[in-house]
Amino acid sequence: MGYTVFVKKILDQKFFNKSSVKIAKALLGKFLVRKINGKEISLMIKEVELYDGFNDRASHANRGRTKRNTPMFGSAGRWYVYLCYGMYEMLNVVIGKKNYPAAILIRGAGRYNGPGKLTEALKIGRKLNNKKASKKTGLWVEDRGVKVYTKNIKKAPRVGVHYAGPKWSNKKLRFFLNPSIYS
DNA sequence: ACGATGATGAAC
DNA sequence: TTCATCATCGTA
Repeated sequence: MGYTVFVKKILDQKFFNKSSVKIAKALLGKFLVRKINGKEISLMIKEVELYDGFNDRASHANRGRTKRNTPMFGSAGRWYVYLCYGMYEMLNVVIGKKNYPAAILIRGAGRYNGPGKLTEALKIGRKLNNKKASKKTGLWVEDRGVKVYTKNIKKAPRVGVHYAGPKWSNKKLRFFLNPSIYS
């Protein structure tokens, strides 16, 4: 009798190269892995938000390319890290084709339930901005074979984007795992 | 409900 | 150079 062992798979550009709700949902159940001082911390991703394209009025890229949002225009699978409210580092992974600005904000992973708390715990800052998601940079995403069923994915409007107007702030582009499945 | 806190982008 | 704005969080 045998058993199968799921080989951990590091997600790269191939995985992130599409810009769609599909990718945002697919990130749920994947693992964010951070290497600090030789130790690896891995947390299951539980909540994300999608910021997609030029027309998304809630996206930093809505007013075109700027110094800050440049990573969003880069190729997929890189990090976009910026400072919010003067004190919180926000972690996003860039998706989609080069020159098409799109990113997914990672809002919750493991026991951390807010984007600011997550980056603080994992010591993620702007030094990682525009770096590739890979072992080399010390921050990457792994597929460990966790199967997430569609019925366990909830959606809701994105947080704090009222300024984008009703059309965009009401869009349900925040996705999270039903908390009851990992109690 | 609100203040802490500083980078950002746009207006002037 | 100034100003309003903000993808938050902890305390109330």
